[in-house]
Amino acid sequence: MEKNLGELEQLVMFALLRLGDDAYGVTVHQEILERTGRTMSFATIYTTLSRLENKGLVDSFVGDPTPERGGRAKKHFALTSGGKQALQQSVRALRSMARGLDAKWGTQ
Amino acid sequence: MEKNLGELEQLVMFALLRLGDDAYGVTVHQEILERTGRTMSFATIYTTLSRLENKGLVDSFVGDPTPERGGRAKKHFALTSGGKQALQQSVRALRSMARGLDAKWGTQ
DNA sequence: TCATATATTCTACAAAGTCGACTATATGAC
DNA sequence: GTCATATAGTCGACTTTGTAGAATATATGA
Repeated sequence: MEKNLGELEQLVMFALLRLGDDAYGVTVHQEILERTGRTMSFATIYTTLSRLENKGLVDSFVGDPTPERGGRAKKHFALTSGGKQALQQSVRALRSMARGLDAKWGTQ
Repeated sequence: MEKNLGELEQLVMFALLRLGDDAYGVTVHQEILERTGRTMSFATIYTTLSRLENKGLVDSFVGDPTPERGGRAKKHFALTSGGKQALQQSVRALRSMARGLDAKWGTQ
């Protein structure tokens, strides 16, 4: 137990939580861009998602092909319970390191 | 500009802020252990500190040898202004991804 | 001058981050 | 049917970060 999540892994996992049933490569990429301004290729997202799945932190399933104007079927992703735990732990670690520092640099 | 900090880099940088004038390898290692429960070798800390310095995110200076019972002089570290900015940005990204999710998994 | 305590560096490898190029698969037009 | 085109995902490869075992450096007091 006790895996340490990478920094991008955390962002991707948060995106999965936010997106719920609509979480797949393209939307995850978009969500991170919109919320953080961070740009990256789609391949980066897919690689991360795939590695998280291998570690058992996320599940995936291929949806029915129901697109509006063609295109491959989506592969949906969601956190597993182990994934949620891992994310919570990472967040806790960061928070305990950040706690009380506000005065020293004005984060908020 | 716009460097993306690794996950451990963030923890180490927070430790520097917390420790202020008393920030050096050993205390950084200890601070992270105490606050997060995370174990790692000293070498891990030093490597990270060194890389952060190469990137201009932290400064260092070797202190006077004023130990109580022998031992090498300490190498002190502190964030540069660029380092603070980088850390703030990373924190902002994480926060904006986490914002509003509380209901979905009870972090707090 | 040496046993010992404190602190940092070296060498190496594993894991995470990143992307260019390519593949897969639906749809509508012809 | 079959092709141009749009959407979604995979491969191969390289760079950065994370990680530690072993070695080195340097004070002190006996």
